[in-house]
Amino acid sequence: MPMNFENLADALKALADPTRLKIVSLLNVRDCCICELVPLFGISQPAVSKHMRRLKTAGLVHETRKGMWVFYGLNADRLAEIGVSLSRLPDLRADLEHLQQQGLLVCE
Amino acid sequence: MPMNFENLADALKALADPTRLKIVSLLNVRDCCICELVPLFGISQPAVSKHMRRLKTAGLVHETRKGMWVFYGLNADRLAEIGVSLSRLPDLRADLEHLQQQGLLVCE
DNA sequence: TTACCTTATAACTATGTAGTTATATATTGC
DNA sequence: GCAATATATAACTACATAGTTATAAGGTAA
Repeated sequence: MPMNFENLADALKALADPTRLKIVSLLNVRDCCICELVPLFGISQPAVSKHMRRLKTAGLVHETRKGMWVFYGLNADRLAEIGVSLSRLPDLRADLEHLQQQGLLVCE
Repeated sequence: MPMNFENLADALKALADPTRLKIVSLLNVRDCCICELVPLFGISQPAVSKHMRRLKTAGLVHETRKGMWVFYGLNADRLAEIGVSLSRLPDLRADLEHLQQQGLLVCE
């Protein structure tokens, strides 16, 4: 899946929140359900549930129901993919050369 | 500078926008000034200026005035640092063990 | 069925953000 | 000083988001 700027920005937005970063770090240890996570944060159960949904939409976690509980697990490869995308940003040389041909660059 | 969740979230927020990701990619080719970048985006000069300010606050770019122009350059090490932080999230095993001692974990 | 626990959703509030236009500031060169 | 260009800031609008409380829905077990 090619990560264009829109996709990458959406993925980064999903990570760009201290609560979700901590959730991801916790799931990196082991799968957890909502009711285990709630006491680790000063926020309500629905708030944690909504963070989870955000992470799931971004492909960062997957869920498995076990009886009453829904266990969430980290998609570590997806997280890694996002980090790698940051270090492999596209080469936009062509865009600048095009500007140059139009005389829109300041100094030669 | 230790990257706690707040710091990292702030840095990721600065990157979590398609326009800023493209700006960063362009500055990765070479330093640019605002008036060069504006024609590459469908937005106004003040909008580009504000994106730049956001990136500067996050430590991702630095500026150098040359005559009328202000040239912005990418702080590549800062960008790399953010990517690495994503792949080196803190180990929160202790938090989960603490929960376990309190009997707040569902299974086991 | 009923009671109970867990999770998700709805409706709302407060705040942040990305854009706009208008204007101020900085710099160059006449 | 004055005109022209580049950049930054101010004031505003529209929309996204992170939280809340209340409630619905899913699942277990008496």
